[in-house]
Amino acid sequence: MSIRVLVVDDQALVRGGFTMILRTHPDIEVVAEAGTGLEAIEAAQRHRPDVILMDIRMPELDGLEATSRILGEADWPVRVLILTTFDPDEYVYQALRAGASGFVLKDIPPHELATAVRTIADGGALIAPSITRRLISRFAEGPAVNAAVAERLHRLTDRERDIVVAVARGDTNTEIAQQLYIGPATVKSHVSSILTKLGLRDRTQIVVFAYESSLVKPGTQDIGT
Amino acid sequence: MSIRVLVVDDQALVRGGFTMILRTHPDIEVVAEAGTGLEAIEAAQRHRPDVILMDIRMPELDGLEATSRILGEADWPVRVLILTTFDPDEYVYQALRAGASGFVLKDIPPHELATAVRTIADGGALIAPSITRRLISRFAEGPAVNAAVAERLHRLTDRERDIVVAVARGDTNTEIAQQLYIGPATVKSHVSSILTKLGLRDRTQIVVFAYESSLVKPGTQDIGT
DNA sequence: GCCGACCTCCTCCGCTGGGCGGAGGCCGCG
DNA sequence: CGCGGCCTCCGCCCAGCGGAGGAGGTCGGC
Repeated sequence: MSIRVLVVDDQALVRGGFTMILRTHPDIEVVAEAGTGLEAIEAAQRHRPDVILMDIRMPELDGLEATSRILGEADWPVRVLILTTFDPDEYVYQALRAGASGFVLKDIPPHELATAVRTIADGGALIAPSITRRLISRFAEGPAVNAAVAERLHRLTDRERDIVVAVARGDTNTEIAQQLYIGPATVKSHVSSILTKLGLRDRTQIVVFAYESSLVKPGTQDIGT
Repeated sequence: MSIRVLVVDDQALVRGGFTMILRTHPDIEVVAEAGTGLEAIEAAQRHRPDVILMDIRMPELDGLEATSRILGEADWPVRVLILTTFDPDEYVYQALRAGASGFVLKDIPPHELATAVRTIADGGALIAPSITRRLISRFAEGPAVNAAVAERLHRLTDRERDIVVAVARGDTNTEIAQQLYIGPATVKSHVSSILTKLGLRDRTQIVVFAYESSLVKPGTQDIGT
């Protein structure tokens, strides 16, 4: 089944260009175009596309607002790929916060546009390399992981780190044992050596340590059903 | 011309699986496999692949070190896609700093693996959605608080939230009691009602909940001496 | 005044968790 | 080949945790 795409851009020429490019790929079908944010919302509801190519700068309603509204109301799986001319953007963060799955510049080669659409449709997240680099550097300079904490982290063996991650999910020893296909007694002995190596007292402190050392980060866990 | 791929993983079964998957795509050619970091370096030099699928955890030399050595010495255009089981993102930064073009989890559907390889070969950067989400939540200073989680949070009373914070420091009931100038029995009853209200099982899950709901944020705790 | 929400504290009891002290197997290193 | 590190398990012991089921206190609202 082909990938159904909605192209949104206020400049008809650009819009048409993207559509032309995508039409050369038989697995991609442009089902509609829109020239404003409001039109985009309406077209999305009507055509229920798999992927939306969304410009940011538009009259009436910009791409960011349109994105969050569409994603907020959609009752079908739709993904948004933001296309923008420049990249000097606080826009990036807003766009990703709005729920966009990708963010690429309009100067990408035509064939990569198709690749990008496929990646997004496949459930991937795609960010232009230049932007990715910036995200990474911004992220890296982040709260400078407590060096002393990180140091103690690599005194653990690989297996022990597995256990730490599992403990930091709130699992019991027997649950961890089943997940790792080992006996409960083994889990207990791993936990014990973790506690002594890290100078901790019990498993709740292991959880704290896992988060504080960035071994585990918020936003990755399901807690309580 | 087909995309030439080197598959690196210390588990022969996993390695073979990836190779099998990729072989079903005519535009992708697996030119070699390696089971350790050292083998990977040698195989890369010999076969000069376009893309390297690299596991992190390996004997002899891990995927991160192998990646940076290969990229440091390569005199041809090669890109590295990191494949890992868990996503303890210590690794993410190191990997991206080492020059990897992508970072995905091994649980991606088979067809996405091929898409990922094509994306990387095309010069794109690819990061697993789960990790991208985390990157994003770092910039959106309100770490995309899971609405359902936050909702359950304010079903707690003020005092109960105090207890949650204290539990999330890794303190025992008696320690919490002393800090709050109440009896240990009182702490226990608070903890009990917290558990039932939040649908959790034990205090380690409370710690997880505290971090996931942003009631407690990393970088604010002293852990271990 | 009564009711409900909240905080405080209590007992009894089963279970998990963690310390201690082992043991065997594998593997890499000197 | 022996040594040490790692992973895998075992049994014993008991402190802390958590469930069940209370009780008394204050305070605000109906």
